[in-house]
Amino acid sequence: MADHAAKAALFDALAECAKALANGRRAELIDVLAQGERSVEDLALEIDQTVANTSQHLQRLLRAGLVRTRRGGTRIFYELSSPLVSTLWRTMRRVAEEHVEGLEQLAAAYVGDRSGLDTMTRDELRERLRAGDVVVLDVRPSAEYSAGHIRGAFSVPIGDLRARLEDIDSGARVVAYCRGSYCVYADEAVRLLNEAGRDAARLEDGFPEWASARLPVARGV
Amino acid sequence: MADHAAKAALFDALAECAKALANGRRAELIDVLAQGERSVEDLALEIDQTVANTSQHLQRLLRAGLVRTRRGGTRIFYELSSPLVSTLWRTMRRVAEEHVEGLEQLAAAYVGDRSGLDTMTRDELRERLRAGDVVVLDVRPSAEYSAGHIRGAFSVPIGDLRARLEDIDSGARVVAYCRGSYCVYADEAVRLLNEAGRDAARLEDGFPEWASARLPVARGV
DNA sequence: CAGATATTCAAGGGAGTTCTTGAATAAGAC
DNA sequence: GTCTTATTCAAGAACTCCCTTGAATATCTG
Repeated sequence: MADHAAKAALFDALAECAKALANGRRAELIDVLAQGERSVEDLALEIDQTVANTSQHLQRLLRAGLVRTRRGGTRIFYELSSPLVSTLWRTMRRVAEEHVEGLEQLAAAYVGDRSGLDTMTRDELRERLRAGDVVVLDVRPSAEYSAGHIRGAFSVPIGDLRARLEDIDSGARVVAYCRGSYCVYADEAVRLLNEAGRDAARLEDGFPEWASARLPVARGV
Repeated sequence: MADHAAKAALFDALAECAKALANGRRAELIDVLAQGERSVEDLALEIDQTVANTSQHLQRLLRAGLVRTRRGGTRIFYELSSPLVSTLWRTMRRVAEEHVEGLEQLAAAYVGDRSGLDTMTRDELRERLRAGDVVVLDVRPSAEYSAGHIRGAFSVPIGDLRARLEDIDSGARVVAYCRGSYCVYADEAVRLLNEAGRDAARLEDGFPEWASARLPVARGV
């Protein structure tokens, strides 16, 4: 290989993509953006960082081409530049789950004990939705529901669930979902519902996986 | 979110995986290892770096769990710890191709002008292999052929091709393949064959894509 | 057991990353 | 046109990453 310089430059560029994801805070940003577009301040709240720092991370993602922006009124909204980025993030998570030492412990420390929670697979939920014998709750923030949700699901942000328990048909089997397996909203929802004596389960993964599997989705309020 | 610390730690761990790939030299290593196991010294030659530096990069990949080692005689062989890692690498390449600014130019600078080269898709090659009306040449180093190759292909490392032109049936349509679209061995092979008046094409991608699509492969000399 | 050799370790300089702070910018609102 | 406010910019301290160099380690070979 005479000119390794050209090869090195090419692979450096390929690695740019990995560099963009090579930070815990940016990984959190991608995870939230996989649910739909969000403003800078909003994202800063999500990842518990200053707005300035969040803005800098977002610009790094922008330079790598993983996200794009649009102005909407007084804010700037960031979103993933294509569904392929969401796929990359899910693939990376799978690899980390399978290969990164100590990940399981960290996940357990964050999500807590799930052993008492009933779960449901995507396929089972699809069947039950078709049969119509299930109430599906989207317990993510309402902005994420508007950006896209499982068709037939109702938006009940986790913070509102307790107050709205009465609105949910007490005889129905309830399935709650959120951002994915590293999100605890659906867990909280199932616990709350169980305490209230309801038959409840969480969807194993989240909305991005549902959408990526090309299952029925809807948009808007 | 009361304790963001646990979430931060979890996402830092997920990002470890990206950090491992977030370097051009390590990307080159993964690209070579996607063809099969190799020794440290061998890999150092491939990526044009010192053995010490290569060893350090490999250990970083090892710590992230993306590769594993085995001792074989006097050397230590590194290999990808699962096919999932190869999938991650291919996904990252696709994202970079689609989203990283200036990548096309860098690719063109490395692989040169491919406009004069005939190409063949995986599907077409599979059909022709089944029909038996094609000669398939694996022009990678012979170690990579041994680690795994397209079933029915002959090993003709690119350096040996000129000397072995006479061995190739002059009436047959020839298809050459190598590591993938960022590898130039098959290009060189097709040019050489064309100069010799042969009907030749390169497989669009490489062996890892063939294997990942679960098409027929074989192992050994 | 001694020698040979593949690999790893350790230390260091230069470059890049991450987060903080405070100021600058620029678009919408009044 | 001025005020408001969401976002970005700029500079700097602490830290990590990357490559080099030379030495240490550990396994095979004879």
